[in-house]
Amino acid sequence: MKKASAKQPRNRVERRIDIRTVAEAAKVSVATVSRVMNNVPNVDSALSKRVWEAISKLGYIPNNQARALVSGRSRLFGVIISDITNPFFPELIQGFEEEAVAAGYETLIGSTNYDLRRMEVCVQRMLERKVDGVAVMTFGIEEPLLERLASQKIPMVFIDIAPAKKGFSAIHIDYDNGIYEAVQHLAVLGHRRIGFISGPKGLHSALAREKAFRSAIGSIGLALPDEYIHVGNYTTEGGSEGAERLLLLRKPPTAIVCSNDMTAIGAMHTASRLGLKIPEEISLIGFDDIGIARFMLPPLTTVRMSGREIAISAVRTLMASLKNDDVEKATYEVVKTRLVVRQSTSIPKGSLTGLSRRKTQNKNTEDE
Amino acid sequence: MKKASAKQPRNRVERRIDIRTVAEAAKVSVATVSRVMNNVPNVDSALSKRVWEAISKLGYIPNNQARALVSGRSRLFGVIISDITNPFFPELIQGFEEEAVAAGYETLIGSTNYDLRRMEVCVQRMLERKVDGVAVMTFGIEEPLLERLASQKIPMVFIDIAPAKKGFSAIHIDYDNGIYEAVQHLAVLGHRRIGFISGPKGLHSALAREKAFRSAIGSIGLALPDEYIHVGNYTTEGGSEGAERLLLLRKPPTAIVCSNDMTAIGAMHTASRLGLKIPEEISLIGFDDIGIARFMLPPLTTVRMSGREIAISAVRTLMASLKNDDVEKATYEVVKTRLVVRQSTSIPKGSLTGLSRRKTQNKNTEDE
DNA sequence: GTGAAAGCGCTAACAC
DNA sequence: GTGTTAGCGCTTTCAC
Repeated sequence: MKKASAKQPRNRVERRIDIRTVAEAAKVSVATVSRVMNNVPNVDSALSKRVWEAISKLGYIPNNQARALVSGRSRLFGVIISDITNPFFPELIQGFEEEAVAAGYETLIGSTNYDLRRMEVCVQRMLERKVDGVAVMTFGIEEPLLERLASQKIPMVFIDIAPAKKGFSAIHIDYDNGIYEAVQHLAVLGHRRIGFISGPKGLHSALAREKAFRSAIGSIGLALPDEYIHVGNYTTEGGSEGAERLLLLRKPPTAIVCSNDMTAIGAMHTASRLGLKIPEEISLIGFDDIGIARFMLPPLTTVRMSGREIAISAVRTLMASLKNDDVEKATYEVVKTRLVVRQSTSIPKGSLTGLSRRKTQNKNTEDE
Repeated sequence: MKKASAKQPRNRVERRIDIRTVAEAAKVSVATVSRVMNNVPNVDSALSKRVWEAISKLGYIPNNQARALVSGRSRLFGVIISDITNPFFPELIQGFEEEAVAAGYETLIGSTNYDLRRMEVCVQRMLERKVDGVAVMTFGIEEPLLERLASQKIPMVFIDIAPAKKGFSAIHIDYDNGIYEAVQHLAVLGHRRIGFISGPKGLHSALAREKAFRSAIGSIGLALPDEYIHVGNYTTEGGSEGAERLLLLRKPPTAIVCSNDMTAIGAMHTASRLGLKIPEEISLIGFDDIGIARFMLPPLTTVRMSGREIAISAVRTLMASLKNDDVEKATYEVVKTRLVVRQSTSIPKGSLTGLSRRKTQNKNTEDE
């Protein structure tokens, strides 16, 4: 018992404004409206004008779901990060989003909390949303998941992943340079006992930073007792804990290199709680150079790795692989790191040092 | 020159796996597949099992665009914030996202950089994505935009907006309580000259915090010269600048209340640069209690406003209005603030207690 | 250059 | 209970 032919526009008083409404108002076909909105060339400028007028008069907002459905492109990028609570990532996200929006893309964010298994869920969610590309900025990913991702034919960029992977683009961080500079800086200041607080076990970036540290220590010719390396987790709490361990050693380091700034901030806090003056009694170096690093007291000496630079690189890579028909073609970019010297590092205090408590009275320091 | 009837499934070797593929594999209809996926009751469990098996065997991922298009619900919430670079917001986002994901929703983030005009763009983008609701967490919005939003019939929550708006839900922050506690705390310590660094002019939250400060000062009976109020912008830079202005006054304040923690961190930095000891020579109080506040040196005394609490409240409000048919029914929640005393505040210098060096005056400090 | 019409992948009536 | 089918709002051939 249909009342009107489907062809006949229904005459309801209030109707959702869709592309047809606009077409009617502008007295053109829906195809033309579509063309105008998508800036397809060869549209009569008079029609085009009428269409735009109708659009703004009606306050028409195109339905992206529908556009995406038919065009196959969602104009959505996913970015997966480790921990939105670590200021490094918001800085990265900000850069990513600005770059993405400039290219007409929206950004979907997923956070794994440093739990690689949670990545599975994030990826699934992004795949369901049919993102046009995803940037995995977690500084590590598990092999099986990588395989699964490979089967989806969408562009992806990774940070810190083993290269030579089939068709995945990667952004490689040159940890060595910055970390070498950091260790060298400390060595030049006279430090001989340098500790290290790493990131969470198993995360590629954590391993890579530790390796860079070890090799810097080695090539400078310093000793590195096992006890000078503490496994942290990239958080202030981890840094706090790590510093406590390191500083209460019988023969504590005179300087600590931290895997990231949050760790360093936690370490500063603990050092101070233990009554140690920074940098006079303990030198501290961070990694990342997040915005607040230079506002710490004392301002934090740190290895700079620009989240913004990484982000921009990621978006560009994604955009490029979108344009590129050759799926297998992967790019490989390198982001450098470099030391930024501020005031959390100085020459180590000589043998006259006395820790406020009777923790380490046997502190003969000096070059052995 | 069509080759095959549209009805006939094409026999291509590689075919995108869609709901039909699954249906064929499970030997059921697409409707059944849909029902199974959506947990519609009254589906035969044998069929259901076959369907799930087919889904996982094929690695089928439903297309959310299509689901959204037909169902009218995108399962997407938008959240608009001011500045992702201020740690308060990531904390809020984290809470929001967790709560949203738990309810099966994805989160779209927009950042305005404290520029209310940029909000227009954010809102537009969200509307295009057909979000099911938006949380405007920018602590302020312009009237005309509000009107425009009203015409879209989607649920919205605001922070800090004038209540009594047609059908919009709001989360109200009780600034007064926390800020009064802060000022009182300072007054009890003996401070008589207390300065204030506000947020950006025109932002509701900035005004509200300033008003709360003024009224606290007034009710405690202290004087407040105009020059003791400095207009900041919620950033470390703003705090830095503000502190410089205030501290270089002929008769500088002995304590400064900052509109947020980032401002306080900037102020700490400047105070230290000017050679002032915190808290002995200048007491500083922040607002928000972001994660790193307690890791500052000295740990920052601040007024706590839980981003997570706000976020959860926002998601729940959104979910509620989604369920609720009555569009006009709006909820109104209140989030409290309270002082957290740490070590950036103490008796002003000049009071007789001779604290020669840095010394911890723990009273009700929350140090572990 | 413009319009008509065929779907994109899915859900929700409606029929059985 | 399960299957059939009509669209959701748009883009994109394909005619004209």
